[in-house]
Amino acid sequence: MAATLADVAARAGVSTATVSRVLNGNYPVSAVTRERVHRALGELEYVVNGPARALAAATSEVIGVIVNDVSDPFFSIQASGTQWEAASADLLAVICNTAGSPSDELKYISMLLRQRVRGMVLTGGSREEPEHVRAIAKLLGQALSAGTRVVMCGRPAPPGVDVPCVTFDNEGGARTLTRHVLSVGHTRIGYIAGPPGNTTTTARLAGHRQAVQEQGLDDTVVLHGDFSRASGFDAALELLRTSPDLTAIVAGNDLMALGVIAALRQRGVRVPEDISVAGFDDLPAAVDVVPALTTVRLPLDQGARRAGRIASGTEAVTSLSRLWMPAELMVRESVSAPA
Amino acid sequence: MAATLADVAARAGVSTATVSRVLNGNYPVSAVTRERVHRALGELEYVVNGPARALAAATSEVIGVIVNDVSDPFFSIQASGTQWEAASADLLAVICNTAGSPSDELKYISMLLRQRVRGMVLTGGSREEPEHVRAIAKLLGQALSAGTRVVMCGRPAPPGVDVPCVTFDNEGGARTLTRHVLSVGHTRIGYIAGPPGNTTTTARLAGHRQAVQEQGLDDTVVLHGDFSRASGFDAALELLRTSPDLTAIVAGNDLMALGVIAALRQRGVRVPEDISVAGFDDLPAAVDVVPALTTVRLPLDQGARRAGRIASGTEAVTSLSRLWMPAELMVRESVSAPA
DNA sequence: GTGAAAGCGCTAACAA
DNA sequence: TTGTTAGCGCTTTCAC
Repeated sequence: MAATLADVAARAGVSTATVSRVLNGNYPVSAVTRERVHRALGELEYVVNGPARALAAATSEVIGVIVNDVSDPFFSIQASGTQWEAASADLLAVICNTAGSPSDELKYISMLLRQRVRGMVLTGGSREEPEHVRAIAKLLGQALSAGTRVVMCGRPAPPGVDVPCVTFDNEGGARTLTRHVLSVGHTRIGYIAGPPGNTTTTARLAGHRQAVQEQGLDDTVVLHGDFSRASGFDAALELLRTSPDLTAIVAGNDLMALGVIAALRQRGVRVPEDISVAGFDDLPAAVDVVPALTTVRLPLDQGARRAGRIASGTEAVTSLSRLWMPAELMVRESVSAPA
Repeated sequence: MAATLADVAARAGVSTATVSRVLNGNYPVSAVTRERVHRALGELEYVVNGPARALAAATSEVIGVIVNDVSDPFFSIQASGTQWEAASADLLAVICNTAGSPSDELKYISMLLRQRVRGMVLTGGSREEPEHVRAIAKLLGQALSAGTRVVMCGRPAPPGVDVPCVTFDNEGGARTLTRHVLSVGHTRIGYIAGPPGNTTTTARLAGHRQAVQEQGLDDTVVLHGDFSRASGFDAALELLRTSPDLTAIVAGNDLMALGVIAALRQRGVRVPEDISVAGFDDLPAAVDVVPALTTVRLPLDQGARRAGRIASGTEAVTSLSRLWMPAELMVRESVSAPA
């Protein structure tokens, strides 16, 4: 069995209270006593019992991070940023993959709740179904009243839940991107959106439509994917079949754009000569595709770090501050003037 | 304050033991009592206190996963696989980024230890420095004697530490890959290895050298990167400068290979016409580069899931079983016969 | 500056 | 089938 505080106390000839004090350094302890305790600690190879401490202190040294899937770079970049910030606050980060399933999301929030995590950050777009939003709101309310710091990163807070939100400018970024596509001369554009009923999908699609309407164009052809490369591939083939006159395809994220490029290549359609392609997120892969992807950069790492710091309690939030993360257009080679 | 077991018991008019029993379903409880308890549970919105349970039961519902950096796809794929398996055992997974720092690695193992995690999986190559290996061995020994399930995924167990190891065939894969490069006619090959003193680097480099020596060739030019895209980029420029007669560059992983391709493109060197390039891992991005990357596929997800199951206690290991994960050569377009 | 002792909320004997 | 009752290992008043 591992040594306990009592063992250490006995060995050092002091009380457990004293050992606890030197461990936490939150009360004065004489130098000699401290020294003796330290020696005992070392000799016994003492390791704090986290659960016991958490029980007594009513809070653990863990924060939770909810993502769709850490194997998706969009999320892994965020998870990584948050984890780093947690680490520098000496906190552990548990990562939860929901695969976009509302029930998994609820399940994970409950699990984090029961672990009495110090904080939690919910990343990525959320489902818009009212019942789900209500369920989330309720759980987050419980978390909040238990003193858990809740932070949203890339998604809105449910109505009535007052928590800090790191907000990426999805709408503005999409608007800017589509304006760019329009500005080089495209008029027949296909848009591959993310899954319906997702806040990120909605925001990006809205931005895209605003830009289209500004030009007085008819609405674009819109198809829905699920933000995966494969769904972008399929949607591109579909667009090719149903709307052969398109000169540009804008995807709701980079992964789908990669799928689009692959599909076009397979069909012998040249990018950008025959069809221009644009993405969103500016994932690392965007510069390795050929042609390099014109896309919108989101400061994912920076935003996630910010969220991580807030959840860890390292950074304070003035309740009103909206943590706004601007989007930046990245013009590369995949979009050019139509032939 | 959140409701406790005692609150629920009082409301249901039973003892805390009974409530605990219906919660854990490990002892018979009459249907009516159970029903009453469930109602109380619901009315009070009871949430188990994880730390308290962990303290009493002497084990938590968490496993730990140690990686270099979850934002690196090599690790995020593994972290994701492990997390999924943990989830299906109703366990939470904490992910720790060490950035390859030995001291961080030790720090995280201690933190996991103190959380009394159910299991932990250490992924990726490990540092070979004897002191570090010894330090790890000691910590893992403590973990083991505390009943924590330890699993290695893609790295060897320290000597004297008897734990299951999911082993990827780095050496064999590298040998096969280089044989392929040689077989199409290359004789002047540059190799960009991973960071020195890393088990993965060593295994892959060894495989590469074996293939080269089989052919009775002089040793290849070897440079070290750090497995990042940027280091591959730099190393490629260096090779171009110092060994302008190379006809092929083999990188220790795909990320560096992407960097190599980018560097060559920037220098106007055609791939594979002027120089062939090969990678290792078969990350998703390998098929989106142009030319598509010839590389070696490692069943990362599968291996990580296996490790996750073992760490979660879902899968038993016959102590002798070596969990061997074969490597598969993926021939694509980035390697062709030299001009 | 240090100790005694009362919990924190749960599990698991042991009884009944 | 259910209740009683010790702890699990730590933090934290409250005394001294």
